[in-house]
Amino acid sequence: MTTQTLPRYETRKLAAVRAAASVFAERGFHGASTKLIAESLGIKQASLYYYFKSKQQALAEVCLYALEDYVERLTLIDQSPQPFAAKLLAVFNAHLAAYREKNEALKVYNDERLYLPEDARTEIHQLGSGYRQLLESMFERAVADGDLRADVDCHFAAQAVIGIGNAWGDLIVRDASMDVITLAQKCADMLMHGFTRTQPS
Amino acid sequence: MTTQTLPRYETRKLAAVRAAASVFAERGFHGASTKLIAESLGIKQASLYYYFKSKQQALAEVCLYALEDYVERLTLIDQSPQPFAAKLLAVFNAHLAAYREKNEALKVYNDERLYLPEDARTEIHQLGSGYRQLLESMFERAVADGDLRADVDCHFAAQAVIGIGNAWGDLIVRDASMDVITLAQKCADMLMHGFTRTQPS
DNA sequence: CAATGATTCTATAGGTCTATAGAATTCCGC
DNA sequence: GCGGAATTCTATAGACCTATAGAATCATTG
Repeated sequence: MTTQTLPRYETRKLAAVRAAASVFAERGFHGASTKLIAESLGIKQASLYYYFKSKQQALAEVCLYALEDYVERLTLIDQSPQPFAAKLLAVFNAHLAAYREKNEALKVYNDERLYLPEDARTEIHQLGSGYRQLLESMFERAVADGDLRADVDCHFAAQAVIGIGNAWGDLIVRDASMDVITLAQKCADMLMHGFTRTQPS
Repeated sequence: MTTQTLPRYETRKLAAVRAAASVFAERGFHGASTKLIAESLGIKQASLYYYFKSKQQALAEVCLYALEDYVERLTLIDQSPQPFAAKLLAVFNAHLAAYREKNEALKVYNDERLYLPEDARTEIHQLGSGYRQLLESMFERAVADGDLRADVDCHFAAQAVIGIGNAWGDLIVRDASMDVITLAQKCADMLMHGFTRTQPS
């Protein structure tokens, strides 16, 4: 069986991507050195080039790692038969949980993706755009169904969800004590009802 | 009069801070070189050290430049006799307008401040904290006055305002066509009333 | 127009970084 | 334990970067 060699490589490669994510997250793409990434993997600097063709490719792989499953999970939520309010809550839960799980890679995706080489940049940009568009269509359907006010700007709303999710994602990375579940509830509640005293009908 | 020499230096220094902001914003602190900053000023790399003791000090000055007037403007809004809803709108207007005016410096403050040297870091961190606390106290007063629901988490709310403002701030930088005024209205409306169909009483 | 201080210049030390080349080592089925 | 493939190593080229030192230029004032 040749199936022994592949898992070994892939395990190590995944560790390399995670190490790169960690170092990029802490010092930024340009501030990070391949030496540091290699050391955090326990190998020498040049050996890293066995796994990555270049430093920029390492960045691209970190970003892809951050986004994998991301669109899929949103699709699942979108297609589930819950009412909109529950879906929105699930979106925040998924978004914040992802930050808990892959906080370093997501931070890198958010902050460093503009340093990607052109080709990887467009590929990854499309993943991110897909996420936003899916979210936007969720809002549009909710408006059409009468779950939301008719005058809601769905593009604005989708962008706001992402913005709020990212803002809190950044914060919970530094404050491990925050409870993701209640935080997601507050976010969803804020977007649904706002802060005023009005009670939902 | 010796008053001729000072304005000259200060004009040039301000230009240096702006040039640093521009280059830091485009390439990040570590990705930016003093050579590029100097060139965008029209001088040679080493001449930059006439205005900055070090690259890190340049970063600190960019961050301070981004935040100057920031807390003051919020204080003015806070003390004005408007109802809370109008204040919140004014906060978003001020926040987004600041991004239009000093977008590069604010981007640098948001993304690169963690690379500040320790002493500047704490000083600038306090400015930012002051802004959040002032916002938080605005919310607390609104809750006490009955303008907002009693169960609003004011810490959460203040953080959300900043997060939303920054998220949109980043976006309007790349899309010059966005109208800051209507955007601010949408943000304020979202936070006050949410997206559901319920009409305010 | 000479003196003085402000501003910018050239040159460079000293360090770090990415990426390549090829040697050395480790792993694993047989 | 042998042989070939996989993995890691050493060494280094070549580039770039920050910061300092001291010379040169510019502007202003008397």
